Parts: sequence; C-alpha cells; structure tokens
Amino acid sequence: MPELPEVETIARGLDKRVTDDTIDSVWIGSRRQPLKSPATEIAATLEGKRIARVHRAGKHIVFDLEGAIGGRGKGGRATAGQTRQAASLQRQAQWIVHLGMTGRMVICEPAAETVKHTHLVAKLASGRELRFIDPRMFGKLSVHSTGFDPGGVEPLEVAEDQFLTLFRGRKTPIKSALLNQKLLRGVGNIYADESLFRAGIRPGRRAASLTREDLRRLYGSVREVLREAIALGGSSISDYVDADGEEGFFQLQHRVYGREGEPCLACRTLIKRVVLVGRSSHYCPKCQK
DNA sequence: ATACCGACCTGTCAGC
DNA sequence: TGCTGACAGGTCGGTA
Repeated sequence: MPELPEVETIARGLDKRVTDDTIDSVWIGSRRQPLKSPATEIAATLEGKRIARVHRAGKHIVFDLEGAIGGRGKGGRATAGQTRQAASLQRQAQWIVHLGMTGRMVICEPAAETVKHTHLVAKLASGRELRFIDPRMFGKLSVHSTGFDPGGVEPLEVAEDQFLTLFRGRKTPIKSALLNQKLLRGVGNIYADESLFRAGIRPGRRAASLTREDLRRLYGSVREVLREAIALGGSSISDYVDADGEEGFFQLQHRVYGREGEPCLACRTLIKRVVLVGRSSHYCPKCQK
C-alpha cells in the first residue's frame, strides 16, 4: 500500500501521538508471516520501552526505543542513577515496521473492536493501544539494536550528481531502477509513474540510455512529486489512512497512475498501461519518449 | 553480477 | 446470487 509519502505521513502522525509514551505489554497474533524477528524477541524488546521518536527510513517506519527510567522492576536494587545510566547505554533499540501492501498502524482505545488481521497489539502506559493490522501479510515487523539501515539513498536527501550515478550503465528499464530500493529508497509504483510522466520519460527506457539532461529532469520530478504528495498527506487508494485515520489527497493529483484510457492532461492522447517487471505502468505515448 | 518471474497472501470488483 | 479471473500501493529468492 504505502510508498514514501504515505509512510512519512504515518510516521509523523505516530511521532506526534506516541512519542514519550511507554509500551507496557505486547500481544502478537499467531500468524508468523509478518514477523522477521521471532515473536518473543519482538515482545521482549518492546516491553518496558519508552518511545523516544518515530521516523521513516525508505518505506520503513522506525520507532526509536529507550529503556524506561526506573525500569520494569527487574533487579530492583539499582539506584536511580545506575538505572538511568543503564538505560542510556544498554537499553536502546529500534522497532522496524514495513507496511507491505496493506499494512496499517492504528492508535485506539482498548475497547475498540479488534479487527480481522490484527497481528500485534501494544498496550501503552497512557491507556491507548497501538495496533498493527495487515490483511495480505506482506508487511514485516522486526527489531534491531540501533542504526537500522535499509540501504539505498533517500530521494529527498540525495544530491543531484549522486542521483545521476545511480543509473549509470544499467540496462534495466528506468522504471525498474526507480523501484529498486537498494538504489533509491521509498519510490514505489505510483510515484515512479508520476515522476516519469513529469520528466517526459517512458517507463520502459533502458536506464543507461537516458541522457544527463533526462536524468536531471527525473531528479527534479521525483523530488517534486514526493514533496507535493507529502504536503497532501499521501495518496489514498482503496483503504489507506494515516495514523489519525485521515485520508491523503495526492490521488487527486495523479496524472497517469490509474488513468488508463483517459486523456493525457497535457495533450489529450489516451494514457496507456503496460506491464513492466510485473507491475502496471502508466504513461502518455506522446508526452513521454 | 544482473535481470526477469513467480511466490508470498487476502480482498475487491468487473464480467458472465 | 454466485462463480471466476484480473488486479492491488511490495519484496524475496530462484533461475537464466
């Protein structure tokens, strides 16, 4: 479901609402598919931790966790000072959530109905619950000590010359290169199509065949599309909502994605859809070369 | 090393 | 009404 702008929106919403809260206990459903780390390890890492910050890395949501001051009573004999020191030195961790295609993170009251496909429920000290719901189970949950790095570069942070080198000599279609998270992280099917349209480049063009000028335009359009989408809270297609249950509005700005057979907004030529690397790709045959 | 392709899952919607 | 097939915002691992 979510690409960079949706994940950014969700992470910001979570950061605003659960930072400084503490995870008291964790329930994990029996389905194993979404767990990259063992359930016991995830629960043990989360329980008793304070959420210090929630942010985004590529399409991953990252919870920075710290051992709660005063601890969970383990040991019990440590002084407050020792506990605080132990917390800062040893009890940092990161909880990584990848939403896959259909994953959602919701904050709700304990009384709220537990919907089908709820795989994890974290009870917070504030009395609320943080729940992970994922029907298709393409999502992934894992824990790391610290310094989680999914690889690739952030499109909104990378410099232009570094962006140009990412695609040098690659024979793969440019669309496929844009989706490769080991190169550029966070761009998915919607934003790849939208960026290529704005840059006037066909999705099937070999990356290596793009001129310096093509790549410069692409660099600009990728960043422009992502920034606009973040500003509008992402694209709501089917059931996407952010952490506050709000829909995004960037779907109203889509110029090619999901518009097969409709006229191009620039030249009225009908938008085409082809399958490339197993994914639907939408483009204007006249505007994109 | 690189590049395709199916597999992983469930849900929804169009068409018959 | 119900069945079937296509399709869905993502990644992996196997194979060529």
